[in-house]
Amino acid sequence: MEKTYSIKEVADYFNLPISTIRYYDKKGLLPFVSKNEAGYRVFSESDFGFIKTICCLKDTGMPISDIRTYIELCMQGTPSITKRRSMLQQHKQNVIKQQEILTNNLKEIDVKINRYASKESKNIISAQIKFVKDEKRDLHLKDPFL
Amino acid sequence: MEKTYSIKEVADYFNLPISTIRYYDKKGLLPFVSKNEAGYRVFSESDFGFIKTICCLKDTGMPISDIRTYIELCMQGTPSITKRRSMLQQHKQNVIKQQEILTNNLKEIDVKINRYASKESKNIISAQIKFVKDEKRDLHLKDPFL
DNA sequence: CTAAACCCTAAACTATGGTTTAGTGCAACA
DNA sequence: TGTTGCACTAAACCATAGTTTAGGGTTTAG
Repeated sequence: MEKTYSIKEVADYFNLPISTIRYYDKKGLLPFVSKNEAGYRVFSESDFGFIKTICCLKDTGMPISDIRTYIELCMQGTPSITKRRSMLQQHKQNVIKQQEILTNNLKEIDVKINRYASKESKNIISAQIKFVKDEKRDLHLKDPFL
Repeated sequence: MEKTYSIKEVADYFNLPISTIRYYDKKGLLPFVSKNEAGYRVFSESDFGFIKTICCLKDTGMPISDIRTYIELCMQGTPSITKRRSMLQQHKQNVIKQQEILTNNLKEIDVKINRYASKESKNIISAQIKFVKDEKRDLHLKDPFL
């Protein structure tokens, strides 16, 4: 006989708080989970696969409501394959967009780190401060430094 | 004489709602912005540089409170260079971590898209559903499909 | 001079994604 | 059989990041 799992075992496996799993269930993300006579959630091996997918979508920024929609499509079986594919294709584009944003901004951050780490950092920063101070003075605006 | 800018001009430039700029100001992210006699915010060219930095940090997931800390360090001038550098180095690690998470999960998503897009998709999905159904039945758990 | 377009603040409100609490029931071990 | 640990729900609560509203001043174009 295959094993079943308690909410705590699932929580530990996925490194999620139990409360989060209950929250996901309440939000309709876990329609595949059964309950026993006592009302306890009973997880099977295959539930882990669904939850892994949920984590994957969550960790790439898909909103709970969309994850729910996706899982609902999964429970509808083969007729929803096309819809599922297009949802994931759309989501993939979002993830790629996020990657681009991170990559571009990381360049900016590196520029600053290098500036701060350079031997000339003090001079560079002083010059920038002077520039700002001069500009603000010319415009009769208050000096923001200090 | 250099130009000054209204909150609307800044909002349009950065593609941010005016309300967000006011919110950032209230949260202490814009200590470098002056106000005129009427109480209107007056932005100078150099303010755009600070705001660009704020957007860069925000877009890479730095919390508002940390951005505030970073900006405050900037206003302290050269003595805070080391602290600023270590803040950004720490943040850089966070961004790299985010990138890894996105990259790994994107692979998962691609696997699913390819599965859904394959000629065999219907058979693959049917087999998965059968597997789940069988497992649930063996465990006397309810069938989650339909 | 006035209307339209802007600007301001304070405070209330919203959305998202949870976490915590209170009250209660079930299970397992000694 | 009692205590300890885990489970449950409902509802309250929280943090974050804004947005909206109400009430009121300012600026500018005609």
